[in-house]
Amino acid sequence: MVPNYASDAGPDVGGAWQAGGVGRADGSDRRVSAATVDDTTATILHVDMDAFFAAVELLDHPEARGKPAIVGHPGPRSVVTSATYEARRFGVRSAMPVAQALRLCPQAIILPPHMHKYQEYAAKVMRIFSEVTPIVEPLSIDEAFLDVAGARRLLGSPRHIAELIRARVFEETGLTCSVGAASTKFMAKLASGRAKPDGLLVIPVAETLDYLRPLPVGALWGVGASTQESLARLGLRTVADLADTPLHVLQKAVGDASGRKLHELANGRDARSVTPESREKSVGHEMTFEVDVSDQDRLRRELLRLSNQVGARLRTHGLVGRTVALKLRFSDFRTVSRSRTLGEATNVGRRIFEEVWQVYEALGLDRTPIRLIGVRVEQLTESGGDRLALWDPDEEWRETERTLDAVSARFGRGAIGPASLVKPGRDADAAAEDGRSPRWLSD
DNA sequence: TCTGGGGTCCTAGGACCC
DNA sequence: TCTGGGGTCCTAGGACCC
Repeated sequence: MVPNYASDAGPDVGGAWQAGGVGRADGSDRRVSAATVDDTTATILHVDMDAFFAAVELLDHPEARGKPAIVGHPGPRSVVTSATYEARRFGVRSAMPVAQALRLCPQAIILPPHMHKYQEYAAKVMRIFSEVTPIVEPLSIDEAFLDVAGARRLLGSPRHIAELIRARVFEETGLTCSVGAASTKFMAKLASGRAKPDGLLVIPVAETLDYLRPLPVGALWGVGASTQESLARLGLRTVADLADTPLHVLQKAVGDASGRKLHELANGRDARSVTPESREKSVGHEMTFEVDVSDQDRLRRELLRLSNQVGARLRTHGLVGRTVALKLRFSDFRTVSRSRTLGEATNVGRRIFEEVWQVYEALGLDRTPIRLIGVRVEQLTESGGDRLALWDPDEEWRETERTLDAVSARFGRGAIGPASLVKPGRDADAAAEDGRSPRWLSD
């Protein structure tokens, strides 16, 4: 049996924001867990914003509220970044090509993304979390794990803390979130997913297996289409199937590490703790061309731009990296990567560019059309040097200009020039969002 | 239907060292 | 002499997540 603790109205909090009518479209049915559930062991919360990017956009586009809306870059190759629940009802999903989404839902409103706005809202909600407990582990821009075991004496039960968070997030941002509470990270995340949208679900430790076992294997963290297929070949379709399969059989099918993890999760075990600090392990940028590119100058310019972006980000984070990686995707979607480990770590765009360009040339691709190029720097350590207080996009572009001069000197004058910095077909707003100085756009 | 951009983690093979 | 094993680093590719 699968218990369902999601029930009707929350009795103790939220009257004010509920009356605001901004939650569900009709202002009703805010789902919260029943007060009778034993939540004393459910001290890990997973908080996940509902349709985050789309929800932020709707704050500025009230006319789109209650209608299917999609956030995605304009352009022929764009995919759905986020979709409102109204759009999801038509089958629209994240990562789906926008063209396909529009076939499913022709009346959908397309909204271009504004990353800086999402970052601002994300910072607001993360601040709320950190005022509840210092043990906050962000998982992505719009979700985090919270360990609230130590906050119980001050703030009450996990369920109560979760309601507190939901109320504050809504009051202070106008956005709704869903919260899962459980005794492990994985179960908390599972719970928040089941509570969506705008809900709260507590899964007490005693109910863990009842909850898990009937679910399809795809519900487990780390089981995607490919793993699902491998498991299906063994006749393993539910979490219960996995839980009852000997470890070594699973490991043979999906590898040592994945097998072990799956077996643990399927049996309701997840020893990972909520760990606040974690340093980024790599920094990269990549871009897909609107039309495949075979022009060497164009590719060189884009690699230089990406290298400088990566270098600038490393510097603002006070990091240097020792491995530089180039990524290419061809017209047939085949993807290759080449990396090179340097003798010394760097965060200089020029240096990164020199490596990736050498690596690119070594591939001897001649004029093979390229769909995507990317630059990534790995093996990061702290630079120890002065850390830039602020990232200055103008400075980044001055550096690009300086480097272009140097490159022109080496590869021949006129091959590249400032005017060619501008990617055709982009408008001023989109370019400005990339941190690009608008003065380039008149060329 | 024709596939983004930001990442993390795992595997496997080869080099190299002891 | 013609054959071991462990550890670490590097590289390429792939699965997965949001």
